[in-house]
Amino acid sequence: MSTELTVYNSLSRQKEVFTPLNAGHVGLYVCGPTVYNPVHLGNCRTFVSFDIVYRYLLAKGYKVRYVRNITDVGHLTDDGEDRMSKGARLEQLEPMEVAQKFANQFHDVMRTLNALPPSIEPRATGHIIEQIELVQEIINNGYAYEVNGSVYFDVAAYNAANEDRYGELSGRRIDELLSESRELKSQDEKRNPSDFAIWMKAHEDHILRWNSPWGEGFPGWHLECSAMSTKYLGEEFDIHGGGNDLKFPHHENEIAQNVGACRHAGARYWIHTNMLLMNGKKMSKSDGNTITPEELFSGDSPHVSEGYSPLVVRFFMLQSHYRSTMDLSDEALQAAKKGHTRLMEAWNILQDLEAKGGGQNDTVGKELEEGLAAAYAEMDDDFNTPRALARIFELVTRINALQGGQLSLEEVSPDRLADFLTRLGTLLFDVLGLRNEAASAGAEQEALSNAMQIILDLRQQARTDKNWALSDKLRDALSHAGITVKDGKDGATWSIE
RNA sequence: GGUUGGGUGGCCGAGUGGCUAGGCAAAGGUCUGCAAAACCUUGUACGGCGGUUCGAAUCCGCUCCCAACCUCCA
Repeated sequence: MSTELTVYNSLSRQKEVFTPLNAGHVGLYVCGPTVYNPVHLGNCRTFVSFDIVYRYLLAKGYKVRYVRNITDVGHLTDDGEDRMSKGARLEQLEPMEVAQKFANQFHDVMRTLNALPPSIEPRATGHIIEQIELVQEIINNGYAYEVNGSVYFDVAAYNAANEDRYGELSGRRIDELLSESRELKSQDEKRNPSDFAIWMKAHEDHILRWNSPWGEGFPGWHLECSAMSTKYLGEEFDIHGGGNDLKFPHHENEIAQNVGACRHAGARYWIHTNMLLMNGKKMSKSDGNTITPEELFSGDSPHVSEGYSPLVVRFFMLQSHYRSTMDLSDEALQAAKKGHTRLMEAWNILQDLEAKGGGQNDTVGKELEEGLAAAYAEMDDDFNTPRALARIFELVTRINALQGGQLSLEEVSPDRLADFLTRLGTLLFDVLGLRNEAASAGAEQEALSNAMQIILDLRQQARTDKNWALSDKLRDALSHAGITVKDGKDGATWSIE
């Protein structure tokens, strides 16, 4: 059983059946971070969301080219300072050192969260020539003008020639934007307030600068994504993603640049992720309502009672839909941690189940198969990970019941169970990107496992002798050592807290 | 002020015009030497006010609140 993948397209504001431009292939572009400071946890959520998109498309059998850029020039602060230069000034480093440092840190965090690396990770500074060429094309087409060494995109001219399409993504109306004719600093060169710089003249103290037909300068913030998506995915491609906060002006301007340069809007499907909140409010450094990924993992923060495994954090993120805001709190993380443990333990239990059914005796096996198909169907519905997890937890209950004897293994055929095991594993680990941490065995793990078996055998002997004092002592001591013993029908099992 | 998206049970979080989301927590039961785990059962929910409808938490209007972005003010 297979359903069609539907995707919520920000452009149309509704779910659409996903049909790639070239059958079997998907071009996916995601706006990556501006690497001037440590990666924000909210960014992590966005990139985990797109990791799911990427993984699920792969699981559907598509050949995916996943491009996620690194912005290392042109993104200015409110004061007009380049974010990279600001980072360099604060850290007393060369701007490219800053970019490298925080790109490395970003990669470390994403790897820890078990996110797959993109196929191509281009940098804005590595594509200055492409960006200059793009500016030139836009000028040639009459949608940009040069003033004193800077080049501005002419939104009014663009709109006049393109049926007022500026604002199609964000819902903003150009006349509203135009009427807000308040003059901002260094905007006096613009013909209209809604015009935006695609190339900026570099002043004497500006470090990041390149030669161009318009003098020494640097590319505007939105330009790099237009240039790089076009270069690696073509003038028209399938999916463009990014955080909700980038919808305007960043993505709106990107579309305008693409259309302005080559008449194609770039992406056919736009996917936007929603924001991560903490304790019901936005994360903000100024009022202390913030936590870094590292602090979350280590527990070194007043906002959490303990450190959380990155895989628990990932699981936590998957419990909400990518288009909803998600509220991070210690209580919610505690719940996620327990749910994650329950899920992984069920997976471990499943490995040891022996199906004894066959022929007509396969009712439970059928239920397992149907439940799993339902979970996959939820993924087809706009990558609905929380619903997929809900279906999976219903399967967890069945797996536990099979082990506990409430459901009979006589009602599961071996073939069905083997298939179920494979497909569930694919969903959990390949698609959702979870990882069974306890099972990542090495020689030490092997030795520990053997030693535990010896201890459990001794304890079993004590229990057989009704020596409760000794058996409880062993259990308590192990508990203090971080190992939980659980007595079952077929002997005891153990797990690390 | 504008644009967009939200307000769901103790917490998190799906969803939908009538059919149990799920996780965590809580209560009762089964199992167990005890405990834990597991399994079974259970509960007050859809911000407020109107309207449409046989029926709305789900559609419409108004209002309050939250978030992102833009803008304004400072």
